[in-house]
Amino acid sequence: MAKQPLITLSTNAKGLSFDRPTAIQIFSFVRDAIISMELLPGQMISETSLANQFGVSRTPVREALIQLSNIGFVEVLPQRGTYVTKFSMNKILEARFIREAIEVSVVSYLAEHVNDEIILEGEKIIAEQKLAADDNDPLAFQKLDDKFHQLLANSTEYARVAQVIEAEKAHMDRVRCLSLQEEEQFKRVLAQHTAIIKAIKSGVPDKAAKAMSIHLKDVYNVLKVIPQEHPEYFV
Amino acid sequence: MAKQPLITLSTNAKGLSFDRPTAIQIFSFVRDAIISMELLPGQMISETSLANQFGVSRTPVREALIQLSNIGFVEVLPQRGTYVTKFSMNKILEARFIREAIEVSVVSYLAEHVNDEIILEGEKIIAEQKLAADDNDPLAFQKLDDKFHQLLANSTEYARVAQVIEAEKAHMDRVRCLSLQEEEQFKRVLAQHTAIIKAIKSGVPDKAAKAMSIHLKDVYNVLKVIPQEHPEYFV
DNA sequence: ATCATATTTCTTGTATACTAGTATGTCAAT
DNA sequence: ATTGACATACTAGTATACAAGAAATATGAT
Repeated sequence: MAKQPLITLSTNAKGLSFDRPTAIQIFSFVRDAIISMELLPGQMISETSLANQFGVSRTPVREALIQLSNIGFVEVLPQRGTYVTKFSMNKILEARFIREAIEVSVVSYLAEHVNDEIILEGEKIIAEQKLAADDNDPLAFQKLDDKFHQLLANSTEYARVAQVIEAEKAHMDRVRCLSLQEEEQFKRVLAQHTAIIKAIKSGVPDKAAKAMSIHLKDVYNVLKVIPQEHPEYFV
Repeated sequence: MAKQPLITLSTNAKGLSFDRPTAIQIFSFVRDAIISMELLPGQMISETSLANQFGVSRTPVREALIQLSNIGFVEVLPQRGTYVTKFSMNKILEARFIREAIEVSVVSYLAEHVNDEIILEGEKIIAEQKLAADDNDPLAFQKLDDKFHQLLANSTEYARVAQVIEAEKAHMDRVRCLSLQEEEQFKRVLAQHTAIIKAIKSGVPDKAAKAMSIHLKDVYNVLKVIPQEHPEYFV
């Protein structure tokens, strides 16, 4: 390994706009490539090669890779190379723990400060998810799932809450790509989302907390079988 | 302003060791300078000036400042300058919310998985804090407070949990420097820490959660008066 | 004196060159 | 066949040079 062209992104060098910092654009680009498994866990990323592909110097590429290492998407080994991190069950569990802690607090907060707008919006998303499930459209379903959790995360006045949740969720999203979504799973998620909104509406924090906790524990049940199916992507 | 020497750190350029990356050392150095209020909120930080003081090039300094902007300690304004972020009550509230969410989950977890070692260590720290309070030694008391929360944060097998808590706590630590510690406050913190350990020992998660929640809400009570005393450091 | 407009001097962003450490392939000695 | 030395081709870390933009300052007209 580490011989053939290390990176072959499907987008060519011209994907950069001129009005935003190059480093940030490259960060987003590579992050998306990692989440979508275009760059595989364990794969090497060469600063020089990336720089050539984007038609820029190593400097912004390097800054982007440092950022990616901050969020645990790549690992920089000095004088050796930069590699896409493999999945680790421990990291997934960490992310799940933190997500549960914060999201549980958020829905508890929401139950105490009932907000009709958010409840209506949540119910709307659930309705759309029902349609996506009927159409058996996993991608649409996932996007709506993200939207649902983002709605809750953004419902506090604390922007950072949504940021931290998203950062942790990203690690689960990477793995989620490998999990094929079954119809039965759609139904469970739908029921759980419905229960969460209902609990918030009831105004009882503990009920909302419990509903969210159950939901996130169940999400993990889906993920935990993946290492056996794809051991090559795990440490 | 922004005329006289922008930065005058008390340590001279030779404080860098050769075996670790320069960028990381500078990051730690500047972070500590910000937490200790050696660099004041709103103050400008010049990449060039810092580089000269450390006797290095702009590159590692720049990377350090980018990292500091990630954790919200500085703000990089393109083509204008890099500034130490001012305090904002909203950011403190964000940090408190996230801390409470995670630390509550941690002690709940601990109550369910009772660990004698951690309880003993916690009680030991509390005993030392009692001595520090008797000696009226705020610095020692604070360090032990950090140690207490770190003990709990590190008690899960998830390293990231401690990392996230520390990252959020840092914003409260910055402000904490401005709060003069009174004897009466020592006593409250001691009682609260004792209650947390006792609740964990009892094995009832909800009790532990409540104890931690009370503690962190009270910490905020101490911080919330500071903007009035030091409006110049707030946005 | 006041206002509009160059100009100069800051700043960060990016490109390039160089340093030093690491893996690897070659080849000789065992 | 195995081992070890050494040359080579990588890597990331750092230094330096330049570009682009913003702000302060100087300049000149009114």
